[in-house]
Order: sequence, then C-alpha cells, then structure tokens
Amino acid sequence: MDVKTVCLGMLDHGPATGYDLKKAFESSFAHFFAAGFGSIYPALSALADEGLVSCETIPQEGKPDRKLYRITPAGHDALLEALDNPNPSHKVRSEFLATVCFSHLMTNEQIRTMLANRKREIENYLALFEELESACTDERTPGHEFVLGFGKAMIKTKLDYIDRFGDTLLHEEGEQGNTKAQSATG
Amino acid sequence: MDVKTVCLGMLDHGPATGYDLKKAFESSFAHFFAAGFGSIYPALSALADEGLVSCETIPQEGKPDRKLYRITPAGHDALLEALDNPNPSHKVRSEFLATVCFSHLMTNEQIRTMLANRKREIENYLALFEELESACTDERTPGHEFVLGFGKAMIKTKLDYIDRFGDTLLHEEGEQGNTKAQSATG
DNA sequence: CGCAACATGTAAGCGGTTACATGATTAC
DNA sequence: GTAATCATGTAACCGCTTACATGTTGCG
Repeated sequence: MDVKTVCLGMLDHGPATGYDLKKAFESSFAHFFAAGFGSIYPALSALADEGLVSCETIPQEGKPDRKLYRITPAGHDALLEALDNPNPSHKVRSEFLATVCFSHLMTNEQIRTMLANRKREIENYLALFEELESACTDERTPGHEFVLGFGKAMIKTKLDYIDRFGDTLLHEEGEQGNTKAQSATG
Repeated sequence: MDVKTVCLGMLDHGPATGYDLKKAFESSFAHFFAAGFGSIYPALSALADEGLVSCETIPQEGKPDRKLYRITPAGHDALLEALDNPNPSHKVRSEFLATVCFSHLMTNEQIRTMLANRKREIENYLALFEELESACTDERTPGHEFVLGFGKAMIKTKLDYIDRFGDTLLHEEGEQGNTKAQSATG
C-alpha cells in the first residue's frame, strides 16, 4: 500500500483535486501516513495513465487549472484488490527513541529540551484529533472512527509514559553528559 | 539520524561486527528502527572511510573474515554532535491503519483476518520484550529501559484497543463487502 | 536431509523527500 | 507588508529494501 493506493481510496469517497487530498493527508491521515505534493501529484498522474481515475480539468484565472479526479470502475476494482492484503504493515521509525537509547551521552538540558519538544508535538496531534472529532461527525466511516480513536489512545499512552518516566533519563550533575572536555578525554 | 548514526551509537557501547549489529537491530531496536544487512554493511564501510570507526579483520576458515569495528575518538565526537538534535523525529507509516480507513470496502472475513494477523504480530513483540527484559538486566542503560517500557506500553495500548473496538469495523451480512458482484455493479 | 546460525558484501530499483518554479487573492 | 490559501507540477537526490552471490558448521 503506497501513496497511490491511499489516493485511490480517498477518491473512492468522492472526487477531489491533488490539493484536496493533501489536506486529507495532513488531517485524518497525518498520524500514520504522511505524503507531500511531490508524492501526490505524480501518484494521480500515474493513476490516470492506468485508467484507474479520470480527470476533469476546470479552468481558473490567476491559478493553475483545477484537476478534479474521479475514481473509475476499474479503479474501484483495483482498490478492492489492494485491500485484499491479510497482512498490512505497521512501521515505526523513531529518531526520538534511538536518541533516547544514547541519552547517557547527552546533557540533562539536551534531554529535557528533547522531551519537551516531543511532548509539544504529541500535544499538537491531540489538538488535531479534537478538531477532527468535532468536524463532520456525520458521514464518517467506522474505519475513520477506529483510526482516530487508535491515534488518541496511542498519544495518550505516549504522553503519560514520558510524564512518568522521562526523569529516569536524567543523571546526577557531573556524572555524564555531552561536553567538549568529556569527548576530548573519552 | 540514519542507520549510520545508530551503528555509531551501538559501537560506542563496545566493538562489534556488522552481524552483531544486525542482531541488535532485530532485538532491542526492532520496534522503532529496522535495518537490514543492505543498510548496515555499507554504513560501516562509510563510517570507516570517514575515520569514525576503525576495523580489525579477524581471519576465519570456511566463513568470510570477521570485521570487528571499534568507535574512534572522532567517531565519539561525531556521535555527540548527531545527538545534539533538539527535535528528533518519530514517524509512523501504517498500511494497517490506512487499510482500516477503507475497511467498509472489505468483507467481514477479510477484516477479521487482518485484525488477527495484526494482533499476532503485536504479540510477537510482547514475547520479544519479555525475552529482552529477562536477558542481561545488568549493564542496561536508563535509555534502553525507557525504550523497552515505551514499547511495551504502546503495544499494550494497541492490543487493548483492537480487542475493544475491532468489532466496530464489522458490518451486517450483505450490507457491504468486497465482492465481485458489488464491484461490477458499483 | 534440511534448516538455522555464522559472516560479508554488491547492485539495481523503488518510493518518498526536498527544493525549485509560478502567481493571484484574501485576511491580519 | 506579510503570511496563508489556493493550485499544479518537475527533477534531483537520498536512503532503504530486495535480490543476488558464496560457503561452512552444527543441530534436529
């Protein structure tokens, strides 16, 4: 399942432009499937080439023409086929946790800053989720409901864990830390 | 923070071969930073080229010579510098959650299978964590302790969420689903 | 008899990120 | 005045995955 397939799935819900899809990637999909314009536009072109979507060009003045994409019957079939994967992946790549593994080489200040920044980012997601929850309560599929709840449960656990155990990463003054003196003697 | 940097951090803990590092990536780092031989060996070569690690070749019979890598003072400095990032990323890419978003297009059987498989994968992590916890309780840094606990908290939340809300994805018989008849009429 | 563990590497390819290119309108 | 929104696209690059290539030892 790549960006192309997710675009196809989004279009199954209704016609949209690349710009519209970007907004979906930034809101309801943000916490588990990021994609930028550099992925989305080529994906839509490729889908159109394969006949899985059709494209209606809507002229505009002062802006590039809008390109409204619509899923085709062939596209819908392709989507069902892509969805027929019994083992979809769930991958995490965390510089944060990797950094934490080596936090004994950092100063307490570096650690505190890093934890605070991570918390801030998590709280941004929380705000996003609450916004999503209030918007368009109708016409939300059980899938979206599930994913939203899943995201919320995850970030609550993360926030709670950092609050409880963040301090265990700190060390006694002078005991450790990333200092020039240390690195020179080390 | 790429594979190279993580290798450097692992080597700061003690000399190791590429094969050894692979085992670390498969155990304590598995849940947040995957890497295969195709990334690790080139990373070690590059680190050696840059003088951040040294390499001792240990002849063997019947197998390729072991190459034992050791971090250099320059490598340690480079590690500290890489660790001085106030905002390390934490990225999730989940085909699973994307699929769930479109689960109204799947049959109940497909959904059940997918959920069961995900649960199985999560339980494998749980087993891995318990194994890690029992092994080498000494010489584990606070960082590793934190990351292990973080991983456990995450998967417990995931498992619990799927158990509680997995059923909400299922639909009435005949209501929905990925059938040929449907896709032909759709 | 086959599989897992040990041990290293290369090369093609893929998919996504980032930066670049353009430009009007509207809200603060 | 300056930022955000609207709106599309290309091209270089980067880093990781996958497949290939090779071969022994030991366990069940």
